[in-house]
Order: sequence, then structure tokens, then C-alpha cells
Amino acid sequence: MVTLAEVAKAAGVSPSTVSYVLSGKRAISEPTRARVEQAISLLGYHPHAGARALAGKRSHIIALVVPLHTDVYVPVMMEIAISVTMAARQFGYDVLLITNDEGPDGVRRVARSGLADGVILMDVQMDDPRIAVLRETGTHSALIGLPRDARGLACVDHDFVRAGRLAAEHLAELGHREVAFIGYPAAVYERHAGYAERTRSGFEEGARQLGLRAVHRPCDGTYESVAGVFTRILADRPGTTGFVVQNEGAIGPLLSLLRAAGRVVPEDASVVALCQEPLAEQFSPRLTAVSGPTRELGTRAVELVMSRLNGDVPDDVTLLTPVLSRRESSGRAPTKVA
Amino acid sequence: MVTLAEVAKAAGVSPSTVSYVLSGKRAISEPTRARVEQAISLLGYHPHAGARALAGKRSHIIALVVPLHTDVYVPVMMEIAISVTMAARQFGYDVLLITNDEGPDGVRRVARSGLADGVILMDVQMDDPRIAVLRETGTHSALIGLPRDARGLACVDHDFVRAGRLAAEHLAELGHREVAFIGYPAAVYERHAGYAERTRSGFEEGARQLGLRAVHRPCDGTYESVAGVFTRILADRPGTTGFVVQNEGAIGPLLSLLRAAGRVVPEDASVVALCQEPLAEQFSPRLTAVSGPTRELGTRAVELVMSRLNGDVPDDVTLLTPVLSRRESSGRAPTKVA
DNA sequence: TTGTATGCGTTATCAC
DNA sequence: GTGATAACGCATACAA
Repeated sequence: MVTLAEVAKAAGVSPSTVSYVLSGKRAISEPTRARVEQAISLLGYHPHAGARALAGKRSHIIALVVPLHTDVYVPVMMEIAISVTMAARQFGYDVLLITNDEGPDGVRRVARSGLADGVILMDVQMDDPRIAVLRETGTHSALIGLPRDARGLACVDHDFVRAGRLAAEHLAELGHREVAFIGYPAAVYERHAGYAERTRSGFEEGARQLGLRAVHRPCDGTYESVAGVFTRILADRPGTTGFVVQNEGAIGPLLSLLRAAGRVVPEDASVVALCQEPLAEQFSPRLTAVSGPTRELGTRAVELVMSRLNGDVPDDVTLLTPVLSRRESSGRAPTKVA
Repeated sequence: MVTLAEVAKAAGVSPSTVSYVLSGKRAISEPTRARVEQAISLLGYHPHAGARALAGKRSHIIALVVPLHTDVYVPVMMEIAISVTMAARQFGYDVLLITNDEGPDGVRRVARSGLADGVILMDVQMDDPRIAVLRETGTHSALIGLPRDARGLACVDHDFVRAGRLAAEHLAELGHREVAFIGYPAAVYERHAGYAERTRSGFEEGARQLGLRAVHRPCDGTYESVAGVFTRILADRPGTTGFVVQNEGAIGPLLSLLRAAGRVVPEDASVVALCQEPLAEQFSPRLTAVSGPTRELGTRAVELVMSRLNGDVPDDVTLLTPVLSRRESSGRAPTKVA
């Protein structure tokens, strides 16, 4: 292991000088800085993380708590994790991955041990038990998601209410009168996942105001589940011409089922997906979709934690605005239904 | 911050005793152990990670290097990351997430700074530049994947050659004579991703030995791409009755295209997917699939790193055996093709 | 079975 | 603009 002391000796300066060259916390003459930097790269010196954490009272690590369950769309989680990691590096921080199987204790452990300077929580529930730990330990944090009580917390999330409303508005503008929402598995609503409930309420509220008849149906990702839901919707509301899908796994099956039912998209039925653009592009026809800036969720969360580490502690709830991209799967409502 | 010294005072013992109670590295009488443990939980003590790393020469952290590109099936990556994290916790280790945008330097930084005691590399290329860094720094590591030169390295991966062969064998047994392999995007083969090349060679070799006529086609995940590949296959080899798909995004489109072409699965054409069981279950018909134990990839990698941290340094290449689960998408080859 | 003392590699305070 | 030096909190060799 190359130490700071060795660098100092090689450069012919004191250890403190090397430290200050690295931290930039005091003025260094150009010649000495050059000598020190040369010695550093010559010896391949990297400061010892543990020593730095001990002396500097900062580990330069933030913890990212990821959910275990797989009923959220996994690629989105991964994209967030990666954007968090890359954003953190911009601040000289690394990211520690914590799985939620440790529960709130994981947060406590990481905070109390000084392993992490801050914590980012993903998949935040309306009443999330981890939040109590954040408050109790006074841990700097940012939440990706929106809990019921966000006082004193920094949160960032998609504006799911808006997303749901956008989908309803789009269908209404196209003249659809009866619309159906195919949602996440029932379990997701049962554990009160905010994103699911908020999308639903935005959609239903929007539909109501626009005079649409709307139904909402939870749905697993399997073909059978979608088939069951689809059949039931058409039985209950044969006049349904607009479909909104939030469960990514249900998109493919829904398109197949519409085709099998002889309903051509978008002539006979319109489909609006609530999903990422790349996914929407993969289907045929390409899907009109409502989506938000996923990576920004991660970068914003990191920025929030960083500003809190620097002493700023404003309440902060940021909702990122989703946009609707119109593609081939939505069109004017048919004048007459089969 | 609660320190070990405070715990010692509270329990009426010396600091070293507290330390030894925690590490279990020397015998402690039952009464004092009890007093110490009580003090620990009373004060909510957690050892300071940095101090521990500094004094103990071990950070109790392993780094996991994840790929950036999204052309590998992301849920599998996530599952590995989670299984690595959970397995590491069993050994008292945490996991640091490193994205590959730092390249080999990320590995160097983490190893040289003592931030991590070991490294797990995901998505290992045939000639992976990160491996040189592992060798140069003498870092304890495990690779998920199989590089060209694995000397001195611990590797674990699916036996993709076997997986490809299994798919070919299954189709051969069912009487298919002309088969097509729909693979990953061309870019994946161009960067010589081992899993892609090995699956392909296992499939082609197996097909050859079994007297099958086989074609292999790279394919993007988009509907258009699959349609193009599918059309070309049928044009070149109208007698093709067996399809093997490795690109998860291509599965849905392929099934749609077969249906549109009037080919009923499995009566007119058989489909074998190389994917995880849950995904295979989602389609209709449920897919016959070849899959390997994904989570075990993570746990094995962790075990390999841990044993190396303890001084064992055997060359070790473990290939996990995939299995074929027969479902509804494969059946006897049609006696006559339309 | 327990206590004492030293050192790990930084940061930051004080002095020059 | 630079150099000593005292923490930081823990692990462990050495003593008892």
C-alpha cells in the first residue's frame, strides 16, 4: 500500500502538504504542487478510504436501498441505480448497495457505523418504516418516491398523478368515451405503493372530469392474467375503446388479445402505455406512451443528498413532469363499435 | 457517535474486551460477555467502519462492477446484483456498486484505496481490460463470465455451450430438421461477449452433430428487427420448423409473427427460449426454455471472493448446468410444412 | 480470562 | 506557503 507519507517523502515535502494538495483546502505553490502530483502518479497513490473516513468524518459513500420484489419494472430500478452511481461519482462519492431484506435495520446499521454519509431510498411506501430510522438517526437522505408524510424529507419522484391524467386526457381528446386502466398486480396496491395509487387516482380523477367512463383493473404480468382482465373488461363494458397499461408485462399480451379479438390498433382501439420510451418503441404498432425522465430521478436524488451533506436542509419535494409521446397505437375513437 | 470506548466504560471493562466480544477472537467469560452485549444494544453501538478498516486492514466491502449497456437482459443483472449483496451480508460484507463507465480505472481505484477487499466483475468480455488491473493489483476477485484466459482467476458462469446444445438436442429429438437461432444484437457478438458466442457455438456444434440444418441470426429487440430476421429466415429456409431465441425482447414479436404467418405453435413450429423461467411462463403458449440458476451465480461469486480473502487461491472455473424445461411451445415437427 | 499500549493513514489545528 | 502533530476509533500484540 502506498501511503501519503511515502508520497510526501518522494516529493520532499511534509505529509500535510500532500494532504492539502489533494483536498485543495489551502494554497500551494505551483512548483511543490507539481512535485507532489508527479510523486502521486508515479507511485500510483490512492488515499486509504478508511483512514480518510476516520480522520475526515466522511466516508464519501452513500447507501442506496433497493427493493427486493420484482413486480416493479426492473430495468427502471437498474437505470436509477446506475444513474445514482454515476452522479455520485461526480461528487467523489461511491454507492453502497443495500437490499431491503435487512429492512429498516439496514439503514440504521449503515448510518450508525459511519459507513455511509447519506442514504437514498428507492421504492418508498406511503408509510415507510425506514423513514422513522432516518429521522431517529438524523441521517442525510433523499427518497425516490413520495411518502404520506414528507415533512423534513427530500423527495423526488415522477408526477404519477399527472401521468395518469395525461393518459386520460389523450384518450378523451381522441373522442374515446369508455376507457380501461390495466394496472399493476393487486399486491402492489395492497402495500400502498405510492406510484401505483397516484397514477390510478390521476387517471380516475382526470377521466371523471372529462366525462369518461373508466374502470381500473389490477393485473399480473402473465398472459392468462391479462386475458382474464381483458375478457372481463369487454364483458362488462363492450364499448371500451381506450386502454391504458401501466404493467409493462401486460403490454405484449394486451396487443395480442386485441388482435385476436379482431380489434385493430389504433382504428378500433387505442392503447396508451405508461412506460419508458425504448420499451414503447419495441412494440408493433409503436406505442403512444407517457414517461418521465428516469435517470434524472437518480441524479436529483444524489444532488439532494449532497446539498444536505453541505448543510442545506430544506424540505424538498420534486415531482418530475411526465410527457406523452404520441405514436401509432392511439387514434380517434371509432364512430361505431363492433 | 457511540464508540467502543464508551461501550467499554458502560460495561465496566476495557476497550479490548469489547473488541474481542465483537470479533470472537478470544474467549470471554459468560458474565462479561453478557454485560458487554447489553451495553452495546443499550447504547446502540455500531463499530465505525472506517476505523475498523484502518485498524483491521479489511474494509468488509466488496465491489461489484456492473455493465452499462442495456442489451443484456437487465432483470438478470439486477437479480445477480441482489443475490451478491445478500450473500455478501452473510459474510458480514457490504457491496459497493461500480459502473463500468470508469473502466479499468474504477477497479484500480477501489482496490488501491482499500475501499474494497475484493471485486466481482459482471459481464466479463473474452479479453477484458479489467482483468489486467486485477492481476496488476493482486486484487482478490471473482468473475461472473468466462474470459479467454482464466489462469489464476476464479470464474463462475452458466454453461452456455451446454445451453445451446440442449436447445438443439431438444428440437432434434422432436424431429425438427431445419432450425434457426435468433440471437442478441450484432453489437453483442462484435464485442465478443462470451455468453453470446458460447451459446451460439454450443447450438451450432450440437446441430451439426445431430444432422440439423441450422442458421444463426443476430437480432435487436425491436419488432421490426425480429420481423426482418424472421422474414429472411423463412425466405432462405422455408422448411424451418424450430426456433431458438436468446434475445428476450425478440420472444414476443416472434410469437406474434408466427401467428400472423399462420404457423401455430407448437403444431407447425416449435420455439425454445433461452431465458429465465418466470419469463417463459408469461407467454402464451408457455415457452419451453433453457435456463440456469441465476441467483447461484451471485452467491458462488461471493463465496469465491471470500475464500480468496481467506488465503485459498485455487484456479476455479465453475460452469453451472442449465436445464431445459419443456412447456407448451415445443412439439413434434410437422410431417409436412405448408 | 482480562487489561494496556501501539499503530493503522488520514485530516486539521497550530505554529512558523 | 509549509511543517509538526494531535486526534479519529478500532484491532491486536504484548502483559498480567
